[in-house]
Amino acid sequence: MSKVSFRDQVLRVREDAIVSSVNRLLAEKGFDQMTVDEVAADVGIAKASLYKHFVSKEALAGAAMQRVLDKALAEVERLGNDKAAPADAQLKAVARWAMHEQLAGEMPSLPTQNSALRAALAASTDYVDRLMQLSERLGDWIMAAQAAGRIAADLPPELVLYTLYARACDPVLAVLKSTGKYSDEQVVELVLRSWFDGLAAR
Amino acid sequence: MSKVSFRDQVLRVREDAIVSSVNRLLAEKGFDQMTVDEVAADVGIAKASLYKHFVSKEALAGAAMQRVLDKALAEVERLGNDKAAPADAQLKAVARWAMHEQLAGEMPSLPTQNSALRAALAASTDYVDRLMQLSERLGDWIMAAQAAGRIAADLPPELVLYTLYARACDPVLAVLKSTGKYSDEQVVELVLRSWFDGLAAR
DNA sequence: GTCTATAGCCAGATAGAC
DNA sequence: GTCTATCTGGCTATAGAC
Repeated sequence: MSKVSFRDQVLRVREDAIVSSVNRLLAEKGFDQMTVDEVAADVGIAKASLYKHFVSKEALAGAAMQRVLDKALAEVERLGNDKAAPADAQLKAVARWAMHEQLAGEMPSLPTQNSALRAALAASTDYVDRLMQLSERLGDWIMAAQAAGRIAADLPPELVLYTLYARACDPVLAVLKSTGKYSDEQVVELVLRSWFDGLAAR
Repeated sequence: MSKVSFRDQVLRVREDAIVSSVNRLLAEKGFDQMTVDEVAADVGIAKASLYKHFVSKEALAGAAMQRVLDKALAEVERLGNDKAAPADAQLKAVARWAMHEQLAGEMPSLPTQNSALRAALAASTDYVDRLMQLSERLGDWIMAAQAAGRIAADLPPELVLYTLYARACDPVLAVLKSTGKYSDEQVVELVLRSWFDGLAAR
């Protein structure tokens, strides 16, 4: 009994290492440019062994995307514990977290137009469930912020939600950082401010 | 003499048709998912014939990207003729134009992380020159809008420029449109407003 | 479950006739 | 310059020994 459990744990640790590699490579090069050979080399095992854990390249990416959503849900949960914080502060906080994840090379870009990966993700109930759960939690905050007069009430909540997701993968972060003029914190705060307050002078 | 000129013109028309196909396919599927076979089939010529006009897939994409910049420069030129318009209105107008181009399937997404294409583009002086020229024109408008108190003066002009480029390829447009709740005009105006005025209630 | 070796496929690019 | 046919390399996925 304990032997089996131990083996399972070893297995889980290995699969976690695989997913971490996939996550980083996905963030760095995207799904198409990432090769399974690279993943295997990065993890330090043979390619055939990878296919014992995940049935396809899409499944590899799917596991990584799923873990990203888990992390996001955990972060939302953590932030939600502060009942006193206003909803718009919560939204800013989660956006800040996501942007720092991206700058740290931990945020795979959205599979906006890849058919194979999109289809695989849409077919994964685990993935879709998590995405819906996250969207619901964020949607609650958005509507609360509108009710409190902190976000313009005539903006569709979905617009706010989609722009939040988009900020998590915003290429502007990397471009701004590549100028070398700003620290990671400054980059995040600049984009966060332009997202929330806009460009117009107040 | 006139014969040669006529032949040149036929050649130009054909190459223009090729670039149009590439542009649309690039917007639809992105560089990696687009295949040269598809382009050939779409244009209606053999693949080998394509390679008589363009030396590589990267060159194909480069020609399309270059034409996009030419169109943008023409649009900026056109808008610039209205000397009376305030600079922030010009910026909104060019953003509006770019977003409509995207919704019409005419705007290839930026090669954010593709190495082969990025390298080819960076090596093309024609492309880089156009991009710099466009950025200069837009940069002038941005600084003018800041001087006029229409854009927050403490935002780095480069941030405004990069977010403008990012809006031209913003995936939020397609997602909002896919809900079926908004017309193209409404989608554009919503994103434009959130870009310029932000989410926060005023 | 891990490995080496390889099958099978697909896409970019080219050869060579016309 | 256009075509058909082909080469070439790289990638996903698997076979089969241990």
